[in-house]
Amino acid sequence: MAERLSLSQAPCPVARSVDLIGDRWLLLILRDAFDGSRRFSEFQRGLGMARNILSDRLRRLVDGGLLTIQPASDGSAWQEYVLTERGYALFPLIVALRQFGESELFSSGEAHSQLLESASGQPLAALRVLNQQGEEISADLTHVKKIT
Amino acid sequence: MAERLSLSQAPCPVARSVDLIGDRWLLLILRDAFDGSRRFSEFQRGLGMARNILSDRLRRLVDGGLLTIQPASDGSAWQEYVLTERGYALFPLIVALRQFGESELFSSGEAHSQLLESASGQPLAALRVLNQQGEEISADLTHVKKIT
DNA sequence: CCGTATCCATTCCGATACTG
DNA sequence: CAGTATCGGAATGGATACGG
Repeated sequence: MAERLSLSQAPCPVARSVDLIGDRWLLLILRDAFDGSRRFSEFQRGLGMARNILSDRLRRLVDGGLLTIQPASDGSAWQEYVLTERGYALFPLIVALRQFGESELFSSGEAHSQLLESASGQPLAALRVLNQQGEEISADLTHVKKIT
Repeated sequence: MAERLSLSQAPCPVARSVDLIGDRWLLLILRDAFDGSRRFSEFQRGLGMARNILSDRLRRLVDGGLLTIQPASDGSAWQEYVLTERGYALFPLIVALRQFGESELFSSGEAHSQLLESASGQPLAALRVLNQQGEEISADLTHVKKIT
């Protein structure tokens, strides 16, 4: 699979991001990490996934610099997986996934979990794509300038 | 694979989004769709992927309501795959992938393709997660309220 | 409790050949 | 050009057994 290497070296930032996190388990693990999960079994139970797969995905995330391993906060001899600064940089992406799901994949009135600002208890504002002047920009007002 | 069904019915919007687009090829196809690709071979050449896989992924995107099939704009008897309104709702997500890649996955000075506002030729503003008052919110000031 | 190792079934992927 | 059909190899996923 020459694929793996070529994507991670691609001149397109989307391709590199997809190479790093474009996998269903990785995205769900990251969601849980943002939601406060830190322990192996916490991820495992929350996601209901096989432990060998979880082990593999956690390693990928650590290797990719999105999670780091820390000694457990309780007395136990084990470790915890916590988001790095690079990991936190994925927050807008997770929010985008969440808001897309909320607005497009639930029928009206259907209940779903919600991301709230802790201080106010209110949901966040919808993400908006803005230009440098702070004006909202739709996709058709943009274009990709390829690297030559 | 009970997985497929359970995720698409999950009470978490992130899970449903991941179920729909949490795949490397799907995300890259969508990137190219936002970049103007419409024809089968356009996607195929741009991505260098096997045609049977592309066929499968395009079908998934059409079934998921993200793309729709239209008669070709030139005289040919073929069809084009264009983003639906639901597909356009993924714009912030694609932008998030791009900006994460730009800021985290390129060394400084390394060249990469860029998404520009067509009118001004300038890059877009960085996505920000805001509360209802328009104040920027970091991940640790939020929490997920689970559905009961 | 925290993982790793192994086994087996399923899926995915790329290459190729084929049809309209 | 725009796909579909098939085939073999690789990767993935779940279950389980095992060791720290």
